[in-house]
Amino acid sequence: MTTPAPALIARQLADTELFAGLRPEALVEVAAGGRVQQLGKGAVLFTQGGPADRCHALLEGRIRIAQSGTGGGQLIVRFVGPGQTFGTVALFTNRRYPAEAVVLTDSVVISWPHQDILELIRRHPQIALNLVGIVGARLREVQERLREVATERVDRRIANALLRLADPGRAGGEGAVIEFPLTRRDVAEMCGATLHTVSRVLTAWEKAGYIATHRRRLTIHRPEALRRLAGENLEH
Amino acid sequence: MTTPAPALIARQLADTELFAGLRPEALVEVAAGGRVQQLGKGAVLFTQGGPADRCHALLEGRIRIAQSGTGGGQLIVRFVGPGQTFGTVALFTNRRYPAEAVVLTDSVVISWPHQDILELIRRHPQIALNLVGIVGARLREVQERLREVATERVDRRIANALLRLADPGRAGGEGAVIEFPLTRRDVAEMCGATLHTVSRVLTAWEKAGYIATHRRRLTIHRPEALRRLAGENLEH
DNA sequence: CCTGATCTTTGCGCCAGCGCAAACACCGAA
DNA sequence: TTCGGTGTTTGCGCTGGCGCAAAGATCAGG
Repeated sequence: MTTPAPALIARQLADTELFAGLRPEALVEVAAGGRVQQLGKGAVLFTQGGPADRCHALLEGRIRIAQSGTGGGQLIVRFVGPGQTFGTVALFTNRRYPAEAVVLTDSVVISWPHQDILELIRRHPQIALNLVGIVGARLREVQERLREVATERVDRRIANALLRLADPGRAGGEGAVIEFPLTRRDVAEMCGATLHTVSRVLTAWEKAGYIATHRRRLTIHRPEALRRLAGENLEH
Repeated sequence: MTTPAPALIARQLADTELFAGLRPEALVEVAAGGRVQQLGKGAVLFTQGGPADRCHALLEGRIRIAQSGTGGGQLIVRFVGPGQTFGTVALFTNRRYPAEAVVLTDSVVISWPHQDILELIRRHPQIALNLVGIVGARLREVQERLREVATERVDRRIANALLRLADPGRAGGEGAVIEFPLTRRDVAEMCGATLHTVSRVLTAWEKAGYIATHRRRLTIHRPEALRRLAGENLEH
């Protein structure tokens, strides 16, 4: 694997959530310290419980972050897309990854050692502010999901899961495509259901014309129908 | 209400998670900008969906943070104890509180306006690092709870909820007391169950001698029994 | 000490969603 | 194209935990 030109990497880093707002020369400095890896489908970046020694950002591809419990039950924490940071919170808590990261579609990952990222933060405090925003937004979303799983019915949870996947930035236009492979099991593990129940619900929605699946890609044709099913919150 | 001496406040702030590690003169500066409030039981500090304009820290007392959904279902996000920060993440995301804060036992709260806290962070970057650690730890815990609610049985969830309440710092000694009033409904809303189910389970545990309740205070007599029921994870 | 309000316990019926199982569809590799 | 593996659908029975209801216990306030 040839190492790409730092200048090119720096330009990509400008679009990452973690390094947004940094000046170009700072980005070059950040890029210089990063290790770029190309990873094929199925590759494991880190495992649950393993020592957290690096901070990662995804340049291309898609990665699944999942946590498994004692009973074998799995929960998909989130899907990481290009520009997003992952495996970083662990560096600031107990230095152990609380979940595993598996490559879903061929990916390009850049990462920095723990010490380097601390040094970068010291030199560019904006990174720490970005990090607070990133982690804060994630905390907010996970709390919302927790409330849902604790208080709402399965179909609502599934509807919300699909809406979140299709619309990470709360855009909400007409019909959206989830542009990466997604199994029924995946959806089930996102919202605390069995793949059987998910299958039944999705089949019903497919018959109703709300959604469609083709080659493992899911398209939402009637987002407003899903939002209604999800009990769309008016207050925002 | 007489405003307490800044020096006294500064000393208390040294023990808060948000300002840990700051030098004494920085603490005095922080204390000077803070507004101290004494609040009685039942007082509402902020409501869900309201504009987030201040960052709060609890000096004394206990506060309940709860989120309610469209269907009326409530989820207790956490109980805030002395030294803890709350209502802060909202300042770094969409400036709206995602949950409400209600005083459980008479409390003393100190808070700063949004602009001031940003300025304090700029002058003392350590605060941002503390914040990343705080929010990171919370994210980790909420993710763990989400997995539990999604994959584990009720009794396990209840056991885990009690263990977390008794042992915020993962101490794990012999028998612990949860030193603030806690209703069955509270426990239910912490782990996605009904108060009926919680009552049944807790009564059974009380008969088995694992726990005891007296005047709304709960004592854990056999933490190891609860840990066994919770399916205690060996890997740490 | 009394009173109303809140919290708790317990019984009983029910149902949303799970668990198992079997048939089928689809996909990638050779 | 065939073949094996993985994902999907669907039926059927069951049960964990909810929902309702009613009685009892406990608490705060006067």
